[in-house]
Amino acid sequence: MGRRSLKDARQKEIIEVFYQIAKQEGLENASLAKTAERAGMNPSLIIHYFKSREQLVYGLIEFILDRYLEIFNVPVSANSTPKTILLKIIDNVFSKKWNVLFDDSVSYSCYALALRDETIAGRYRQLLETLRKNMEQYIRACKKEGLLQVANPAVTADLIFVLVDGAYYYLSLVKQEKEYEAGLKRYKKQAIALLNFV
Amino acid sequence: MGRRSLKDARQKEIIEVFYQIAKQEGLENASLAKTAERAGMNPSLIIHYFKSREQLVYGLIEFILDRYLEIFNVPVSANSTPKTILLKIIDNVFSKKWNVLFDDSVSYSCYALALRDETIAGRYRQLLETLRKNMEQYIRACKKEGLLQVANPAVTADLIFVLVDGAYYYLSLVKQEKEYEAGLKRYKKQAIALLNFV
DNA sequence: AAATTAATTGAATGAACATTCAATTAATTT
DNA sequence: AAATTAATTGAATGTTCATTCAATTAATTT
Repeated sequence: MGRRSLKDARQKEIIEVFYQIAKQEGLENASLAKTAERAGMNPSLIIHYFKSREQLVYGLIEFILDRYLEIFNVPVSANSTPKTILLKIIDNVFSKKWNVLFDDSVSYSCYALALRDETIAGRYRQLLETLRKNMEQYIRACKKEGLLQVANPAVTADLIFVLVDGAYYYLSLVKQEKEYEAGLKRYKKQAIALLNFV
Repeated sequence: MGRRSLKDARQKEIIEVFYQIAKQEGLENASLAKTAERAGMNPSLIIHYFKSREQLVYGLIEFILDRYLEIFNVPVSANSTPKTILLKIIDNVFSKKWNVLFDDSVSYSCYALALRDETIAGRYRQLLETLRKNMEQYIRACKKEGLLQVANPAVTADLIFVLVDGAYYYLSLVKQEKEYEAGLKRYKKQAIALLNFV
């Protein structure tokens, strides 16, 4: 009994506004005060839903990691094969979806945070491992069907993700659309080469 | 006439203390006050040498980028060939020197800053291009002597650096020494494979 | 309608911060 | 020793911030 809790919806709303501020001014300049003002509420309400700024940042990390996963969500239709799924994942990973879904500066700020906070580091490790395992399985399935020749699916999956992370590190500095797309295309090609399709 | 300027030495000293604080508490928590206290001086002295915190951060970036370059400084002896130099660079790049020279968290915080500050972005671009051009030349020299077979030295150099950046992105989360070294070894091997030595 | 529970506000607190400014101290030159 | 220049200090300012707390408002149930 009593009033219905708005906690989940409110938290989500606050995180999204916090993320907008972080995008515009940098994570280190995203304050509760600014977030509250933009969200049209009192700063103390943010403290009410998250107990501290630190907790809000944890919320932001979850928010970002969830988005991260979206890129790898490939709809599996009736006629999809391990190969088509694998290629689709590569396609997604080396696409401009990243630019739409992520602010590079906030992403690296969060990563920097992970490297000083074991809780956050654990969440990142978990995500990265999930992605690698996922890709590994599709590589393994392809290998079983003789579609590609790789010595070690786990190693190959890892290498591809290293390529992805390195690619975006470099590309985040590239402003020119043409150069950006050319790079993306090259790295993607290299990733597919690593798969060694027959 | 008048007193000799200590500017250069003092600035360097301040930057180094600032870096130490950033390492321990994160760049976003590295304040002039803390830096001054640790350095045994008044905060206003820091403002005297750098006009603002922003300028001090610029100084830190230069400090870090200079260190970055050190890794690529390979002593060229009398009997060094393009191949030995190239392999030595690869050796350095995939070595644990990084761990000694760099704090990962501070590095990514600085990179995040670059993505919101065109001045800093320019410095990073300049560095990354220098490194790539440098490696490209050695690849080109090797190619001329028929030591390796690559279609496009510039593209290969770029790919190797993408591998490097991706490698450290991933490895910065790895705490276990064994796993770290194994990864480093694998990525290095892949980089050498890209060079396609005959 | 009374009771309950959560949402929300608003004021207040104290800490940390970057920066300014005037004053003082210390080298160095003429 | 007088003049000059830079180093250094110390106090002060005003801002922003996260967080606390008590009070009020709004749903929801019995």
